[in-house]
Amino acid sequence: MTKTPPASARPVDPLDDFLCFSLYGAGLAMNRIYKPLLEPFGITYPQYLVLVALHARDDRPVSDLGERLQLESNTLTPLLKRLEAAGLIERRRDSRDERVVRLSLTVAGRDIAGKALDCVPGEVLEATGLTSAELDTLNRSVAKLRDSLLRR
Amino acid sequence: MTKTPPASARPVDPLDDFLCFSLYGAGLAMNRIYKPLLEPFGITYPQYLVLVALHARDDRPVSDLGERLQLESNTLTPLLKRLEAAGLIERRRDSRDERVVRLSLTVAGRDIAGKALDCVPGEVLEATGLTSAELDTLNRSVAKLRDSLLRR
DNA sequence: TGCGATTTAATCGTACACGATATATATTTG
DNA sequence: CAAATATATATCGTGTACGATTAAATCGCA
Repeated sequence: MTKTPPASARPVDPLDDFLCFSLYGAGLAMNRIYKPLLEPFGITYPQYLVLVALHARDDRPVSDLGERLQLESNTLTPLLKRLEAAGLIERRRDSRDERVVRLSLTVAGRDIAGKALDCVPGEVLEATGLTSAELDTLNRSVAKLRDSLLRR
Repeated sequence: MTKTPPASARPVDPLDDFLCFSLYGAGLAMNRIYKPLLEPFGITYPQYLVLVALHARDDRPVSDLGERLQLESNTLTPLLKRLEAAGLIERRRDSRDERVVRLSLTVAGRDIAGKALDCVPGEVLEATGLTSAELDTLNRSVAKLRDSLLRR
């Protein structure tokens, strides 16, 4: 008979073996990095994503943006209304198909998007402590995982 | 004068180069995988994390759990109250320090945690489309990133 | 042509996250 | 010992996420 090893007297916490848990924590941590960086622009992280997406391609339907961000109208509509109220985007019904709402950046929105893109990504890269190459590799792995999960 | 190349007439969407964006999307996708797996147990993903954490180490203060999950009382208190209302955990003031609320699993909570741990992680692994070794490697990278970000 | 099916947003209710603040208890210190 | 300070939760307001449903416009096809 041997003494119970104290370190394994209780089941080992499996959380550290869960990829979902590291992803969850990394997402929370990333959000905390972004918050003070975006605060000067008066936008949240999901709002930043919307501005970046519209900066790349303007005059898009809500459904297009939703496909890009993997979000639906129940999430996007209130978010987009806040961006509109802040004067950063415009929402207009498509005259050819009145079901569709087309989104475009205002001048102020384009300005914010440009300024944010000038400084924020660099500061985030710095916060990750990774080289650009390391970040790129990890990005590809995580994107591949995301796509696998979405395919289910 | 040359024609503007159509493919680069507009700025390339930088979202795909953002690690934050793949992490964000992977987090959303992971949550969507978990939702139907946890639905039979009547719990959400953060609630599942709490049960797993308590399954590994019971009778913990809220602050301990918060440190483990990187969440504070403003998030945890309502979540814990819901778990208590569902009969899965107990919340008791520590008699030696009345500021502290200690958390423990009920029998029902331990049962749910055990049953979920029996089947959910395997189904999630399957959904990732990764081998255990690949998942482990990615998990380490993401956890390292998370810790780097938290250290700021 | 007309009418049921489909598509697109919006709405509603619930559950996280989190900054700011409040409350109660414990500790420190003068 | 009492007042000041620190600590542990809780509360409140705002902003995502998302399932379920609704409303309006369009499409498809008899």
